[in-house]
Amino acid sequence: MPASNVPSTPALPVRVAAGTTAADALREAGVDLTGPDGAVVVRDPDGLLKDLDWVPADETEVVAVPASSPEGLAVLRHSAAHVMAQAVQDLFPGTLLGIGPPIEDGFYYDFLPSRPFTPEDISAIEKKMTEIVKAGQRFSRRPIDDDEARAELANEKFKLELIGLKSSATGEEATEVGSGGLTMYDNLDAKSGERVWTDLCRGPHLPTTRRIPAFKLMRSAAAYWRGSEKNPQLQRIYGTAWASKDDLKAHLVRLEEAAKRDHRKLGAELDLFSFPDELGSGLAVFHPKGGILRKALEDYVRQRHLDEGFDFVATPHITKDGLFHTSGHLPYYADGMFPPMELEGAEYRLKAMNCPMHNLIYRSRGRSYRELPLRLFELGAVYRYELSGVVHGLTRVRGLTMDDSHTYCTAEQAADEIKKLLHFLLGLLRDFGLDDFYLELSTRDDSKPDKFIGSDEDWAVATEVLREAAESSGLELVPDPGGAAYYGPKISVQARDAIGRTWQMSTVQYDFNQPARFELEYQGADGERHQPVMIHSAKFGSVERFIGVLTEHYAGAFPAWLSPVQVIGIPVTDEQTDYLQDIAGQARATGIRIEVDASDDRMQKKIRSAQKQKVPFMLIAGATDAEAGAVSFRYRDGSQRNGIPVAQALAEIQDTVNRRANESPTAELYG
RNA sequence: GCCCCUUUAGCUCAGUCGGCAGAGCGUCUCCAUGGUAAGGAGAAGGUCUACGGUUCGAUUCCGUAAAGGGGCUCCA
Repeated sequence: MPASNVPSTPALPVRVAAGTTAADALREAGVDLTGPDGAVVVRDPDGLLKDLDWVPADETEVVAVPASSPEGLAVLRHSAAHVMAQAVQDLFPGTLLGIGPPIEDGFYYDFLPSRPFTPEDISAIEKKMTEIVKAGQRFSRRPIDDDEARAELANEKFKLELIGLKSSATGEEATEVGSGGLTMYDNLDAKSGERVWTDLCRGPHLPTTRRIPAFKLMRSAAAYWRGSEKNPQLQRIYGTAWASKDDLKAHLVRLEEAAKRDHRKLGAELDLFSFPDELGSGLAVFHPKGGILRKALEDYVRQRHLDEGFDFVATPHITKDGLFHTSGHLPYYADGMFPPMELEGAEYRLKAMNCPMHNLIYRSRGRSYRELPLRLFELGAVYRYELSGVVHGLTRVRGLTMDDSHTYCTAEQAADEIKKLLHFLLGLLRDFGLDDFYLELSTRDDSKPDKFIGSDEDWAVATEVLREAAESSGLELVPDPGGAAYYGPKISVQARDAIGRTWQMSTVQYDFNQPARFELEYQGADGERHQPVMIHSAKFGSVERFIGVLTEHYAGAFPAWLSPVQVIGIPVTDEQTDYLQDIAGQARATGIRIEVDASDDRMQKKIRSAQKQKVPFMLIAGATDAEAGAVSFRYRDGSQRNGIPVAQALAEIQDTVNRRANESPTAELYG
């Protein structure tokens, strides 16, 4: 078969004769070994990835892994990490190596340099990497025994530590040191074959550095050695690498697009909210435009909870701290709470969660089984002392409003209640335009019993109830061992936004501990006292965070029902201002949020301004329209319709404004 | 909290090798009345984040703090 007819990287097995390299066999079979889709490694019959210069002991069949495949890219990125490490050690002799794995979209390598890297250093490293790539050094695998490796890496203390870990290597370390024997990867000069650089590594790697067609160093940052803050901090350099220059370019464009959606930027541009220095880190104020958006959102959420059978409660922001001892929060989460205030001999604290107060409402009188399930809901402000380094826009704040509900029910009712809750909150998220979900089931880490309270049996029951409810949703379910709250397991809903990023949204937690600690009871049909279970749930997590996520999801172009300004009237000349004011009055009377731009800008400028503010509807009126009792539409997407009778235009707007995101007939997402 | 970086007009950013600072956008005023993304002219607006130190003199150099950014750790 002529090579030109063979797919560049057939998924077909290729036979490798004993004593010859995989690359030889692929070449003979006509497999591309150079292009962006060309093979970079092979998969052996056991499913393991092998270098192209791998020589099997016996005849075997391998499958080529193209550079553009997920595994191929991981290999490419891992090799890029090696090239970076070589460049760093070349430019900064004495710099020690940490680990350098591939990650999503790229790679990083941790270093212990004599001083932190500057932006100029990063540029210099990038330049050096380009030289190494051009030089076409060969990656060469070399098995080695422990003692030899220790001798060779005598100066690399972190690598020595990895050798000690290899038998129990998991996670990141496993990419560096396999569970089998140790191997070194040598970079050999293309011409002389001389060894120019070496790293302890499991591999596999590209055949040569030339096969890294496109990379870019992104940033440097600090990272603790092996992820523990007790360990020394290393300098990490992040890079991105792709199978072609076009792929790299596309990736950079995606990053730019994501940056344009940044809710912190849009929040200022659209005048939604700000973070005044005077208030302190992580404390937001909502401006009128953000305020009306927030009101629209909250009103809707309240109504939906009402429809779903929730009762509304309200609780204070501050309490004597004994409450959090009763709930069990304090010993576990004191660090996450604002410090206590001394007042009349008692210690008070800002609340960091609403559940203990809801428990007091439950306990305020005797409860009958006939009242259950009792569903309490509150948009409750809570304050959490997030570490200064983690505060981030609206998504990680110190003062937030939880859309918090607590359902008290019998153990028998719990499964049903959780299913209903899941159904309810997924519907709610869909109403806000999020519809790509998966679930995470967070369970107890049995190896850390001190982080969790309650009996093994209760945990097992609770976990099973949640698992069953989650599975019945039909959504993908991802386990999250060890991620549970101290008082019980949880399901969290992860939503993918318009550009594919995932955000943790809702949580549903099953709690048998707090009812016991608060001695919550109900009288059953049997006349006996029983303990209810409680189900914690937040649908958005926090209102602030949800607004941040929605802002990024919609890139600021909110669906009409959430848009701060839904309609803007633009007169072609001043003559039509009164005409539009009159129409605006009619629209306002039906609850439409409409403004008329009466500034002395030209209409083109007004359109541009409205467009930048991402207003869904522009109502434009010139003399022709006014005479005909009509208006002309310009929509956010730039399309237009002229000469629509006023009554019809208002009806159309009204219709769209009343629709939730998932009911919208048109693509409102972008504009 | 830890490491690195940043902080100049409402916003985005120049700039001063230490001698009391500039642009564009926005705002205001005037002119212009223009049919679907920037009409023209003029004006106002800054104790250069704060507090210390060095210096004849600090927005600039040093220190500390605050706020912001990128990560790590954390995330009830």
